[in-house]
Amino acid sequence: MNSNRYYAVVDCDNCFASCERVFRPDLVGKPVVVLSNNDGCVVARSREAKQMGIKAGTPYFKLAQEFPGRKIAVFSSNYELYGDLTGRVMAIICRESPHYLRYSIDEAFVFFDNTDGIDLRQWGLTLHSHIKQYVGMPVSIGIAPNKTLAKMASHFAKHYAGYRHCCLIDSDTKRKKALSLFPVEEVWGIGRRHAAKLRNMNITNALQLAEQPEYWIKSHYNIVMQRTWRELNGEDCVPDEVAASKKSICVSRSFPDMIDNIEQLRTYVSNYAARCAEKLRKQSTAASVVGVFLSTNQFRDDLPQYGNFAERRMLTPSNSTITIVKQAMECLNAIYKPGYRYKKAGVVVISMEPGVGIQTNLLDYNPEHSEKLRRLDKTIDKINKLEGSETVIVASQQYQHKSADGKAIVFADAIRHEFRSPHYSTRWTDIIELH
DNA sequence: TCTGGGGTCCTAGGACCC
DNA sequence: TCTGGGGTCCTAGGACCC
Repeated sequence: MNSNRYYAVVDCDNCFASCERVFRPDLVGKPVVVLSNNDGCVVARSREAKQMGIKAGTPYFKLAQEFPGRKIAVFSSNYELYGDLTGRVMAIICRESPHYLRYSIDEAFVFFDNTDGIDLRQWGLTLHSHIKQYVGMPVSIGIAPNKTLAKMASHFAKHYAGYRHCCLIDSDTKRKKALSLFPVEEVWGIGRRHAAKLRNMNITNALQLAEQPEYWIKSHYNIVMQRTWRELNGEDCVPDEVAASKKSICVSRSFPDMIDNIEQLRTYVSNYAARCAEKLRKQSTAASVVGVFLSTNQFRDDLPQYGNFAERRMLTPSNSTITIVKQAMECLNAIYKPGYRYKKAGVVVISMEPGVGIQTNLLDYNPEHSEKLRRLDKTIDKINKLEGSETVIVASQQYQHKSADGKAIVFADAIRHEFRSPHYSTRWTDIIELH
């Protein structure tokens, strides 16, 4: 372990719950949970909520049953807020790091190719205090000669106050000590299945795993596990992820209610397809295959179940909202069966190519039309960015029908979010006023 | 009444080709 | 009685991550 290359993991503590607390300091020290889309189940918990025994994935309706009389602050997800605050965290990391890669919404890797003259622990302590000061987000920082050990170090930074939010593993002694205290299921790259198998063989901490002979790992597991094993032993071998554009994009949601008519399904699926097209344009790619899946409510044993998937291949790859929505509608028509009550649908786009200089097909080539669509999408994106998403949509994204008393009801892509906090930092109307 | 969403990589087996 | 062998591509399923 005398490597000169080091990695730091910077991880927001209980990210979504912490975001909610930034503008609600009265909730510091209290149990806070954040719910998934449609207020379905718990996806994030503050430390206090975890200590109470609230499990990730607990359906919201069970919360009151399982914790009667307990005060729990509940929030619907507010991705606009989380995206903005974590973006600010990333901006500070970027400013104070030689080279970094955002790994997820709440996490980044920092790469040190040469640590000569750098006091790594001091660097981490400073970064932590800056993020706390400028954004109000608590983070944990783990630093080690490879990513697996850095992730482990960040756990220690998070759970032991003595580290003051930054844990550095820079010697074999520290590495082994940490491994021996670290449950095997917490190791990065070891999921539920592998952990259960290891526990059955009486391997319960990371040190026991690291001390198995390599041939044993190879014979019982795969190459991924072998890399993890090597990293636990101090080698640096998990490849750096390149920030490549996505190979597939998927937008899917459960509906707030069950749906039994195709008109309403069209509205939802159009919205998901339009989101896919936007995402494609954002990363400058185009897709040649559009797919749609549809399913009934799998939790309702008492109802007939049905699910299906269909896809369409286009002659020319596209990222135009109109084209993608049109393809998705054809897929939906192909799999929709009347007589079922549907609960979930999704749109996926695959087989992507760079969006500029798209390979056109001789049979499908209509440069004038393509250029029109391209300009249209560009304009729509611009307006929606300025005026708020979904200011301009295609007609099928909205569904109008008459209620019993003859009033017109306009139905768009509804998501339940009963407990959503304001968009404090991204909308003028939601800005906090001080008196 | 109410049960999330979006990705990646690896492997084994089948189809197909020469 | 006795099956060729080697390569590629695609797909489905499993496992993992956040």
